Formats: sequence, structure tokens, C-alpha cells
Amino acid sequence: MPDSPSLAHELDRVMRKIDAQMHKSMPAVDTGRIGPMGSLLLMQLDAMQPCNIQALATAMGRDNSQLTRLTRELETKGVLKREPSPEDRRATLLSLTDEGRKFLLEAKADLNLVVEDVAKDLSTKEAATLIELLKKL
Amino acid sequence: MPDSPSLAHELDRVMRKIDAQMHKSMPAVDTGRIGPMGSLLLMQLDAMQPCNIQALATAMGRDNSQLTRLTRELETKGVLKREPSPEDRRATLLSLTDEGRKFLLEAKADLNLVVEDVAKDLSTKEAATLIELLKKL
DNA sequence: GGTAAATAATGGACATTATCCAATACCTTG
DNA sequence: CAAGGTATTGGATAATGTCCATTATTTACC
Repeated sequence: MPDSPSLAHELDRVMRKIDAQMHKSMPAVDTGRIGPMGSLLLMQLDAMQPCNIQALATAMGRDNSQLTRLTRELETKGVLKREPSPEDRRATLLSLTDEGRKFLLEAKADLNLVVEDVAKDLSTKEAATLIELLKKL
Repeated sequence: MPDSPSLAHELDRVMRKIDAQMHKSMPAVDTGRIGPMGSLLLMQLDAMQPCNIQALATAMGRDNSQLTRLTRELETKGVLKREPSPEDRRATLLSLTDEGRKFLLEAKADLNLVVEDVAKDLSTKEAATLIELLKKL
């Protein structure tokens, strides 16, 4: 490990950059006021649905109760469905609705533009390497 | 750009991971209650002091007023100094105090442990590559 | 089978961080 | 000096994160 703090530092910097850009471009897409956190949640859910809150919280590194509240709000906004799991009646099973999928398509397209702009100084190969390295963490 | 959203996604995931780990190990170091954001600020300031709030906010991608408040709080905790700039009397010049430098040493050592653990599956070369790629963004 | 420990979700309370905007004091240029 | 730009501050509010206790199940073990 050559310079550990700078890794954290650079990660934070890049995240903030993407975040700031998204903040400007999101409002046009996010008519339902899903929010940045809601969008992240939907993307994660898209990758692992159907799943329960616990699994989603673990995957996202967030607190359970936070996701309980957020998923309930997103349910009222119609982008996801919450139903008691038939297998484990403690658990709440989450899945995307059609409207949720529709929102995701637009949001991802939007995120694409931002990330492509942020990563415009990277070659295709470098970008792939970056993603791969991050995945190993 | 092969898969833009996944870049943002992976970045978020890794950040959260480091964040969560720091949350557990910080309290032992952070006796003065500097906080995660305060630590980030001090690290950034360390790299560019002396500088004004504006420059720091830009570098960190944060809001001006947020940093105004945070730096004032950190000043009362003795880790940094705020003084009107002699060159531009609108500006507030920030610099680390001895106590701030002392805290930074400990905090960085602590962050080192966390990041090294998170990045333990990366070779030295890979880690260097990762940092380099991030810096290009 | 029945009790004890583990797990999933929730709700309350609070802390931290972020965003936006208006106001103030100062600087700079013409 | 006047006009317009810049740095900082303060107020208000929103979004996100943390911690802890409680309830309803499930699972493990005797």
C-alpha cells in the first residue's frame, strides 16, 4: 500500500464530483422526487431483486432502519413494491414496479452522461481497469 | 466507457465501506470530536494551507457556508486557525495549528489501517494504478 | 416439543451533513 | 467615487446517517 490516505481522499473527491454533477442534472429526470439516495437504492435493487431489506442494506452499506423508511417512501411513490416474504414472515420482500424500471432507465442514462463526462480523460481500457480494481475492494 | 453507472456504483460502495470502518475505529482517536468531515477537511487543508475557505470548499466539492461553520467549530477545538487575510480582507485565511497537525498524524495512521484492510486484496502495483486512475478523474 | 438465542423489520430520538438564499463587508475596475 | 464582483457569514430547511429498544418470527439445541 503506497499511500493509503490518498486513496480515501481521491475516492471522496471523485464521488463528490459525480454527486455535484448529478445534483444539477437530476431534477430534470427526477420528477417524482425519488432523490439521489432513492436512485441508488433502485439501482441496487435492480441488481438483486427480489430481496429483503436486510440484504439490500448490507449490499449498500447502510443502516436497516434507514432503508425501512426509504423503501416505504419509495413505495408510496410507486417505484417499488413491498410485500411480506412467504418464506420468512419476518422479512419484507422488495421488487421494482414497472414505474420503477421506467425511472431507472432515465436515471441511468442521466448518470451515464455525468460519469462519462467525469471520466472523459480515461481510455476505455483504463475505465474498465478502474471498475475492475474497485470491484476487488 | 464500458459501464458508466457501475463506476458510480462501485465508488459509492467502496466509500461506504471505508466510511463504516472508520466509524468504528475513529472514536478511539477522535477524542476532540473532530468528526469524519472535520478530519477530511484537515487533510485537505494540510495539503493546501494556508488557503481561504473558498479554495478549500472548491477543492472538497462542498458548499461554502458549510465550511464556514465547520472551520469555526474546528477553530474552537483548537485544530486550526482562522485569520483575516492581509492581502484580501474579505477572505479568511486558514492554517493548521500544532494540535491540528498532531491530530492529523493519528487520524492518518488510523485511516491507513482501515484502507489497507479494505484494499488488502490489491497488490501494491494495483493500488498504485487505482490511485493514479482516480487522480485522472 | 419447548425454551433460548439469533434474525428481520420497525419506530423513536438525535446527530451530522448538505443545499439554497439573502445579507454584509470588502475588493477592483473604470 | 460608483458599479459590479467576490468572500464570507447566517438563517432556514432538507437529506442522510447512527444508535437503540421493541416486536415478530425463525432457528438451534436440549
